[in-house]
Amino acid sequence: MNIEENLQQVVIKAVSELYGKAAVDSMVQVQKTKKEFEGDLTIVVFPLLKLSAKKPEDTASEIGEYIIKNWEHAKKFNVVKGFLNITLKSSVITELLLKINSQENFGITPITEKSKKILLEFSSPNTNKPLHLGHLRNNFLGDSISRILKAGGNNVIKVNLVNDRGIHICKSMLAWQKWGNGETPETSGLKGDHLIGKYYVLFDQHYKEEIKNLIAQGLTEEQAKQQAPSIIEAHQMLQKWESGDKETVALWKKMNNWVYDGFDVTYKLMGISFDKIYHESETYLEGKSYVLDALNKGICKKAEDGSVFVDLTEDGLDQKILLRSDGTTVYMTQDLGTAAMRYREFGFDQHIYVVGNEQDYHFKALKLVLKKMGFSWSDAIKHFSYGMVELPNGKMKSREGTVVDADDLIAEMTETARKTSEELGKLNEMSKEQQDVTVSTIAMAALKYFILKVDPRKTILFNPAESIDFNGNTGPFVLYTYARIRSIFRKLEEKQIRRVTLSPDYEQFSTSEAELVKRINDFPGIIAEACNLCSPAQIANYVYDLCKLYNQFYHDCQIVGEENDQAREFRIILSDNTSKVIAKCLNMLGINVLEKM
RNA sequence: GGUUCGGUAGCUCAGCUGGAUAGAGCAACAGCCUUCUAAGCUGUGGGUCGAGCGUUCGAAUCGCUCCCGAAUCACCA
Repeated sequence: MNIEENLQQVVIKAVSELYGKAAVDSMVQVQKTKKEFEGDLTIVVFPLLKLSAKKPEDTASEIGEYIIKNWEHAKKFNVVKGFLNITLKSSVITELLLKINSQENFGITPITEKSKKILLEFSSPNTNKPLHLGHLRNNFLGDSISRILKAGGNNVIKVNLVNDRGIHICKSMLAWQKWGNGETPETSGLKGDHLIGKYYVLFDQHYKEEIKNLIAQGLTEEQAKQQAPSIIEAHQMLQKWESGDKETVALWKKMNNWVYDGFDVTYKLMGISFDKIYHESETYLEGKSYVLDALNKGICKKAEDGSVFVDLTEDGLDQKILLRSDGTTVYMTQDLGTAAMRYREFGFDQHIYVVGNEQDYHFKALKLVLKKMGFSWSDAIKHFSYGMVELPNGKMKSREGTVVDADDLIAEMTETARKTSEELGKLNEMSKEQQDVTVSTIAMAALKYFILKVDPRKTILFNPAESIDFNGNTGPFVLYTYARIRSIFRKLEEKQIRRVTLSPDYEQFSTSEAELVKRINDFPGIIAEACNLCSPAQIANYVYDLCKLYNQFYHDCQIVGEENDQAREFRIILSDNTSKVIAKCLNMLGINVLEKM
């Protein structure tokens, strides 16, 4: 039982003894005392007034008296209106500090037999274009969630489903065949994914031109889109690919490999890896058998034109096509098959998809269809839906080249980090290698934090004209705070201060100092709390609060180095806890820590 | 039109299982580098929490109705 619950029971007992009435758990709210008031824990007495039949102040005072007499952890209390503020004995905090210091992984739940097995799908890129800012959000969220779930004691399996087939990749292939002159990543000096992306854009330009010409010749836009020579060729190529044409498949393989090489570089920069990578080309046929089976059972129906659909109208959705009239599979069919395949393989307790909110409908339908088909694990399907990243002039479109490219952005951030670091003289006395690591860590921290700190559900508006900040509520600020804390410990060693006092004694400090100390002590529970959160944004904002607090605190704090100067030593101990918490939280977010900055 | 999700300071965002005076950063202004690191700290100004009604001792938070924005309702993925 934690201390809050413990206090709650004491209050219930107090009400029963003082007023002879039984209070319910929900009537006794114990919360952390707001920082502008004295105390550690606060009880809101308003709900208890009905039982006491007295004024709020009187009720609070009486309960306060009772707590001091009957609860070992309470030191004193004060009453502000209907709020009863309890100050804890310092020994309680000492115990907590000792516990944190003695446990290497305080707050982190280890993986055991009972751990939930969670399959987490994220990233899932297409192979016809390089990654852009929208993909970064997906990757950062996915990676961060995997770490948070792991910290919560779950057995997490990270998977990536690469969309490596379809008309889009044929477009790039076709454009490359026509206008590429055998260009390769080596000859062009371009990263593989960027090279392919270039031809994807090129295809679209020609295609658009053809449509324009056809419309000028009197066709409707609809007709023009279907009859343009480029698109007809692309469809022919897709059919060739599906029938296993050797040349086409060889070209497809070659070009996809270029893309994978390019992606690998970007994943490495981001510090992201997967336990298993699926390719749609290997999974897309799997779902078809389930659909046909369901058709036999009458769960699915066949339309007049031969297409197969499932009726979801009674669940508030529409009729959903599962097989085209020509018998080929659609997105939903593939996802059905992939999910079933994964369940066979892993037997997950939960399957989370990190996918944009534009697919909310799809996942709602996926879950329903699985249920209708009788899969017992359909409830294990969860869609972690996040908002889009938009530019001032609207959505990003790869085809039209209106994207913020992931590699470019990372390079830009790294350049800014280097310039700023040099100006501040932070890179002096560092080897070239150290400099590179430092600069790239700071750049990625800025980028990751920038994305992760906002509520995943919200649309992010990114203005490329305004560069991502390195000051204020940012990744570099958090890193900076952590590095400073570590630096204090280095200094401690230098000055050979060994004896340290674990117990904070509030009496030693002026009120404002004691307040700061108390605030900082509130935070070690953050890790335990963080593990139960599934939103990196909440952790990011938590950890920012902590760092802010620390920085305020540190400005009054000095290392003097006198052996018997207990007050200063005490402050230093707080810092160590702070640094542990920050490091763990940063790790959950997927941000590397720096000892020096 | 149906469904889902958003609307909090000039800008970017926290806060939302109901609690005390709604908080940060950026931008503006005024201070602070002899201590461990100024990517920092302190202070000032800045708000009808989209609007209204309701529930409650108490509403940014819960409910209903409107207004605005986004996504989706494909034989695309």
